[in-house]
Amino acid sequence: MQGKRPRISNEERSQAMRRALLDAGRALFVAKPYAETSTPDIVAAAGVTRGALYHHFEDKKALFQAVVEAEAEAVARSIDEVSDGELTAIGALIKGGEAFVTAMTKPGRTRLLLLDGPAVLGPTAMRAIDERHARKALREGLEAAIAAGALPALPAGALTAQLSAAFDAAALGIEMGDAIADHRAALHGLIEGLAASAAER
Amino acid sequence: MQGKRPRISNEERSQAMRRALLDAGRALFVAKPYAETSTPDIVAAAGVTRGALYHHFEDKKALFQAVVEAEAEAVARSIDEVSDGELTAIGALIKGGEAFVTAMTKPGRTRLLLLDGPAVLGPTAMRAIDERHARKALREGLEAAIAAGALPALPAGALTAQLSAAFDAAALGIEMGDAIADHRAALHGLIEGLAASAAER
DNA sequence: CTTGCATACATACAGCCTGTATGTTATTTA
DNA sequence: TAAATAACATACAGGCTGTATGTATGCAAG
Repeated sequence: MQGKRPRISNEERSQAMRRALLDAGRALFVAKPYAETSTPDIVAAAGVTRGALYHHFEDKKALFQAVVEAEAEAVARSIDEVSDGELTAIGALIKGGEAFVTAMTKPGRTRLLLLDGPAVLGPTAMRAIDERHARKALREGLEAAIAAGALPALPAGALTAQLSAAFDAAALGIEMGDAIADHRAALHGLIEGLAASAAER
Repeated sequence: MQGKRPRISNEERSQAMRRALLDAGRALFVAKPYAETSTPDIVAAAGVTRGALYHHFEDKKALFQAVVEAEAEAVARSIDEVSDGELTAIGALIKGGEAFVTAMTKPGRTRLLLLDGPAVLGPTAMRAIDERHARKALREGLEAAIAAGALPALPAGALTAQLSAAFDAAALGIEMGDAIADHRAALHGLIEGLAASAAER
């Protein structure tokens, strides 16, 4: 009956702790707004003390940022999974957009990525995170479509920002109870409208 | 040398105090994120004590909401000023959109209406506020354009949400240093694309 | 006009939360 | 195996929010 600890390496221990904190953090950050989520609650959920948290992260915001970054990466992965093997540039955009909206239906993602993320981390930091993930996919899709002549030659950066925001709004609206079909139709309308503009010549 | 107070009515006193709190609140909520703005600082800026604040507002969030509501109303007024006397439905949309983006360049508006507002008040409350102001103008413009056949018959609610978000993204991007011309071009592209879709028949 | 009440605010207090400083135990390194 | 360091726990200081209580001024009735 002696309590033998398994003699684990520091590296493993740290990684496990970090993971536990990230998991607990995500669970609580999606359940309540950032401001109402306390570090005592987070570490209690992880079964440790605040000492562990402040050992692994500079402050509460740094933990939150790590959670957000992981979530953004997961969303981007969902998009990449469907993006390959699409015939037309426009088709790829539509398909990717729908994958994004679907991925955002996972509980908590709108709060993390669209509400608390921008407010807590700031728009610049949040854009930088997004630029490494979902937004990057959108930008590349738009640039490819423009290069192929399927979309008009609009400034890619601004168009990415605006269309990305439109996708975000669709995801948020759906979570708020809007009809999915309506948002899908509106997104199609926006993209096909651009395509029609390009076709007009 | 007697300190004669001017014997002011309660009604006037209250209104003046409320205004002072709103002004001080706006000044500080704009300078720093909501969470970093303390009620002691706000009342100090107004030259009063926290007792006055909690007499006029249920809590810090209620003061913030009042500030946000006033700001949203001011933005909507800027749009309405230019909206009348426009020839085509599409022209009115473009004109209104540009008025919105211009109005949003007033310092602090993006933080109040696009960052802290949604996070602090929640997306539902924020949409309700917006629906009474700028978003209402956009929705009416879209519905008019659809009715006139200038835009395709897409679901107006979803399209309003998405285009509204695109306008927001333009305003935010410009504040972050994006080229104004790029965002204007992209907005034009989106709206004219829809128009081209409708014209296609 | 004055007496009593309600309104408008100020002051005081309790509880919580964040970040840091310090202490302890386990692991790595020499 | 002894010293050094990493990983975490405990303890503390300061600040902030919301409430409870206190005070003075406007107001309405008699």
